[in-house]
Amino acid sequence: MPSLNKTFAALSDPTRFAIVNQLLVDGETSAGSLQQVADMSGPAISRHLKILRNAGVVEQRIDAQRRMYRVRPQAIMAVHNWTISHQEFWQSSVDRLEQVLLAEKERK
Amino acid sequence: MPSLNKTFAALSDPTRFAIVNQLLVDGETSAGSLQQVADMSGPAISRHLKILRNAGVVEQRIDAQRRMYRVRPQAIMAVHNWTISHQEFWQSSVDRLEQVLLAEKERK
DNA sequence: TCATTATTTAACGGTATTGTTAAATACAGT
DNA sequence: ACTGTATTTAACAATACCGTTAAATAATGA
Repeated sequence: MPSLNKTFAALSDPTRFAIVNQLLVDGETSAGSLQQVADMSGPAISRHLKILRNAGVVEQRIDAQRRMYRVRPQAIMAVHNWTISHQEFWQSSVDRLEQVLLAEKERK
Repeated sequence: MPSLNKTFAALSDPTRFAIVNQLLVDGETSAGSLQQVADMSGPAISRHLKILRNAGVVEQRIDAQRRMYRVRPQAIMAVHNWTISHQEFWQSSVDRLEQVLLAEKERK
């Protein structure tokens, strides 16, 4: 079970973030098809996938010659849980901000 | 408004993640006090805080000589919203996994 | 086994990141 | 203005990261 900051590190690169979002939307996708999300060589994508794998963000399944990748739900849930564990902090603040904005809107 | 991968980049470093968690738990804290979360020189902490500031994760308030730091709620909410926007994906999968684990538990 | 397709690993160069110490800046009190 | 406290900026070295091309590995089918 990788630590959260490792997950964040995996998601910090724009290419990897795009790959993960692609996988989240389209579901399981081959390494080759993922090349299309970034204008980048195969080896570059392959190494990004390795980093995502090592961080526990994605997992691999072999289908003939192809490597099929998919997001590990627990990885996203771990991020979610972190935000939830501090929800009281940010929720109340954002609510207050929204009320201020709403009040300003009404004054006009 | 910084992009999400920039926020992830800011949170990817263990020291910065520790700083943010500290701020989330203890609330506003001075730069000096934050030195205690990591065995590291003042300048190192200061630059980490700058990175967090540039990523929009924290903000600064001046109190005499001290710089007081606090987390920007919107930053955490942005992360939260991203997980929510894909909740259908990971929620269902995790639910299924939990059901399997529960079923196995009952079989014993 | 040989050829084909799909992907990964290796080696390399350029750039970015991170920590250190020394110097600079900011502010308060005398 | 001068001193002390708090923090940041500058300069430097070590390491990590990212993309490229070339070579290696994996799996399928003739």
